[in-house]
Amino acid sequence: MISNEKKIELAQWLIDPDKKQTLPHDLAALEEKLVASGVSKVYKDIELPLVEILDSMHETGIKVDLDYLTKLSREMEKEIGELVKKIYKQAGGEFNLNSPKQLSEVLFDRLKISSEGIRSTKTGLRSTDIETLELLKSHHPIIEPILRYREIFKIKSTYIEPLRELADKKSRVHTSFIQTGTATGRLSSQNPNMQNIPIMGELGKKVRRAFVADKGYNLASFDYSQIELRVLATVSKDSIMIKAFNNDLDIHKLTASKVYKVPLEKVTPEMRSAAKTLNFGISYGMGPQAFSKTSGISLGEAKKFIQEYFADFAAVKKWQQETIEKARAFGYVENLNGRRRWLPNINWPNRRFAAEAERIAINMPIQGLAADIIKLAMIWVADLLKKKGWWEKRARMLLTIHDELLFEIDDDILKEAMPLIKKEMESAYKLSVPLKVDSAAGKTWEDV
DNA sequence: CGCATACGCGCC
DNA sequence: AAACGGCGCGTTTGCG
Repeated sequence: MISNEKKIELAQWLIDPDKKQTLPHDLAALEEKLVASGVSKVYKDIELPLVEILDSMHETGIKVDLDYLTKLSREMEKEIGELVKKIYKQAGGEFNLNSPKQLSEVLFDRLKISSEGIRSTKTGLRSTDIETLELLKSHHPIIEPILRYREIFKIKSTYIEPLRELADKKSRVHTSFIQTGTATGRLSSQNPNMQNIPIMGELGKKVRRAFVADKGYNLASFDYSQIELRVLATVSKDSIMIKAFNNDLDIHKLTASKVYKVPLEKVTPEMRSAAKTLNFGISYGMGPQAFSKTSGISLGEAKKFIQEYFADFAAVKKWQQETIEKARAFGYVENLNGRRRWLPNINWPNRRFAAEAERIAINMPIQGLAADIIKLAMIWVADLLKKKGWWEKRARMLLTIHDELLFEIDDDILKEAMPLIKKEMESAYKLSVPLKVDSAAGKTWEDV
């Protein structure tokens, strides 16, 4: 059963996912508006069926190893103490390390580290973010322990401690997936946010090791390979990109070969890495400035590569232009399923705001369709598991992380369940290119 | 004192 | 910090 309140919330959100409009608090009136907005299919076929699935996932939760988290917490506490001592000594006194204001005063005033070329924040503080501190590493030995302190404190305060507090008597944490929390159609997650659990680096691994399967169970993860690029290939109808996915080519390598104008065999890891940044950035409307910053290549090269990219994938450029034009004409964009997002700023004379709306316009149909696909996959997989009699028992759906689903599966059915779930996800939606799902199972999230 | 904002940072 | 889209959250700081 879905409450009227819930239905109203969903309907209002589908009609205006940015939640800027004042809409009727009346289901009958809203249902008319759903039809008029072209989102009743999304409402009935995706969002409503998803409600009980998300409820079940919330109820189930994911198990954490509390003894291990306590051990981690102590280890980190100890290293934080040592770092703080070292930092205070070098600074010649105590201060609040968590205060960017105080830290900037210590670095640039007391220790007289040159602030030449250092960015200012919105309120005029000299920035102390990672990127800035990295630049200062060679100027003073205090920087390195500060960077390490930041890293550990972040992990401990944002993940380790909240997880320990949020775990129930069975050591399980129950995130809430918010169905109306984003403007693109994605889900969000809170208390705790399970969609930003660290994965990179030594500490990321340590955190993931804290998420474990019940005794006799396994954690099993299934993630869509390059789902947003496959969606882009489909909506843009770009023949090169479609061919690449149909032949299961390495898309980043192919892009590198194109923009660097070298044969596939001559693509270096660095070239592939820059091309990967470009492939992702294109869907966000990334410009030369951001591309050169994030990939480490010069501004001139960045400009050249973006130009070259759009010359090679001409249909992508064309689709982006057409999408922006439609957005200007209608005041909204929509994805292939009719999911809609209003863009009141798209025709503003202020270029800064109009350009921001343009980037949203070209991103939402991509991100929003990828979101629909994984939601449909959740619905189909839930059906499959129910038919098998496994739902909430021998195969439990735990998490959704944008392009990934995480399950907890009984040892006895693991071998049978893995390919079934994978198949179900790969057939969740018909694109112009195959959907590809990578899967893995293990006893902790790190193993997966 | 609670609340909003700034800053910084984790993920897809 | 953002001419790179989408989130949530811990800590500090300023305001009422």
